[in-house]
Amino acid sequence: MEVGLSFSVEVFNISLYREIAKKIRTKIKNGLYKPGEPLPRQKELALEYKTSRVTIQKALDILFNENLIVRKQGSGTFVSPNSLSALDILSSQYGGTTKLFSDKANVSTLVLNFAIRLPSLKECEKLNILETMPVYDIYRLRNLDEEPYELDRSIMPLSVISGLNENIVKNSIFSFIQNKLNLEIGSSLRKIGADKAKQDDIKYLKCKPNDPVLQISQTVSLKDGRIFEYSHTRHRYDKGNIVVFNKVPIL
Amino acid sequence: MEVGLSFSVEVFNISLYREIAKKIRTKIKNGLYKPGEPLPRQKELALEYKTSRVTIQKALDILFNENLIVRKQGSGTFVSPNSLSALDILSSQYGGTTKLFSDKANVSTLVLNFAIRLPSLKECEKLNILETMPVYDIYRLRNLDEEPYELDRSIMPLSVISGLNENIVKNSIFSFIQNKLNLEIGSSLRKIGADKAKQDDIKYLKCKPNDPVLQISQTVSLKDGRIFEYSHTRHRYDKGNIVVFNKVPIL
DNA sequence: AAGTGGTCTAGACCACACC
DNA sequence: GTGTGGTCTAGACCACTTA
Repeated sequence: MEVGLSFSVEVFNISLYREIAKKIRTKIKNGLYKPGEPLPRQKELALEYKTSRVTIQKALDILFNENLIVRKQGSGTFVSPNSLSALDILSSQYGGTTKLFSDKANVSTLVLNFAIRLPSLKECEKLNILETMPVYDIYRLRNLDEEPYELDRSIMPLSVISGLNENIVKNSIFSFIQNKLNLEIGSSLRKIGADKAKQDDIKYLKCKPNDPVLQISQTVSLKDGRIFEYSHTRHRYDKGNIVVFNKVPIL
Repeated sequence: MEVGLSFSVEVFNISLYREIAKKIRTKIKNGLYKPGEPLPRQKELALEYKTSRVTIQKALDILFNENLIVRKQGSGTFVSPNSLSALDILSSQYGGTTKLFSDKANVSTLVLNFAIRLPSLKECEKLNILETMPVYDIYRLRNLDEEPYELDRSIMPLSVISGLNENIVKNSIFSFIQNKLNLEIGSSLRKIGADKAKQDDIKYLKCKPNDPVLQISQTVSLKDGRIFEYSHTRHRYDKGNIVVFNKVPIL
């Protein structure tokens, strides 16, 4: 049996089920499949895309994890009633502050510190490295349309990320990692809390004394599991929220 | 070809690949498979569990989504270097405040309001219901070991959740939904921000004026996509953080 | 070149919902 | 009963890493 790509020319590197997921996602986005309505049966989809049912199921897995569809055994597959907010989330996903806002607003960065040093014990633990392995210590103020937005201290091990310089740090570290180092980001673990404004928040974020601050402490990993960033980011309380999407795990 | 369950007696309702995922998860938990080390090859696992490679892959999919393993094409499957924190997260997953703390601490609830009324326009939008469909309006103070912990206002449509009473609300609404109504929770969408303490925060959470407050606004859906809760929860800034785990989406 | 994980198929049976 | 999605198989080829 022939396997799909027989006489297509430029379809390397993207698998069929991802491609199908993409096409169905587009149909949901464009309202061809409407919230609450049933999708075609898996059998029909298999015919439509000239593939097997298992491949259709893998495509649906993706959309299910994106909360775009809902599956009812014995009944059918439906566009999620709240596919609209799911699409919102998806479009606002991943890539750090720069990517998140670069369409809508003007991001600028003031580098407050850029150094290489040895890690503290806590940093070793968080980054899963040894005390002898040097790290970047980067402290930055990010502005959005000339207004202070977030104050970010990032610690990154040179064993994972190397070749940083002030110019890169002034722009987007994430895009450097993804586009220049060709590393793939895998996952992040965040702790989100509130705190009182401290000296630096007042100085740089222009908070008033006693203003609340939203703080995110996170570690970020590559696809291969290596942790490349441990950071603390502090936000003005009146400048946006963190949006988080959560699926109940399969145990 | 026979299909697995031929002469087992009590294995209904739990699929093989979930079962295998569970077993491998346990081995990771118990240190039989150590962080950074390779798992047995898919071929070997298929032999070990007397199943096909595809089923092993479905099991590994689960563990991958839990961030417990890392996959390297051409090389092997490895226990994630930070499988420890991944396990931490997993054990602290889902079920509302009551479940989250009932092991460790004493949760008590003061019901400040419990009423049925018609929804506001915003609530209709968030809950995806009509203006004519009544909702519960529940306002509660949760205490942890006699200390005020969170202040929670939940709006729930009667079209989805019914049969609530003050006694249930005083205990765990989540457990009522899951165990009595037999509904399955699917996903949640949260916005997390910081705010200044307001009157009620001062009155009930014992915040001082100008104390920061951590606020979570969320909608929670069932497996079938129906939204059953729109809520605002306010936390004292010195009583814990929100922990969030994020995987980079497959697009 | 050999071995790993990734993708895909065609066909089967199971669990569940709806009529 | 009929039809839906869920699970599972045995076998094949592809893409990638490692040597």
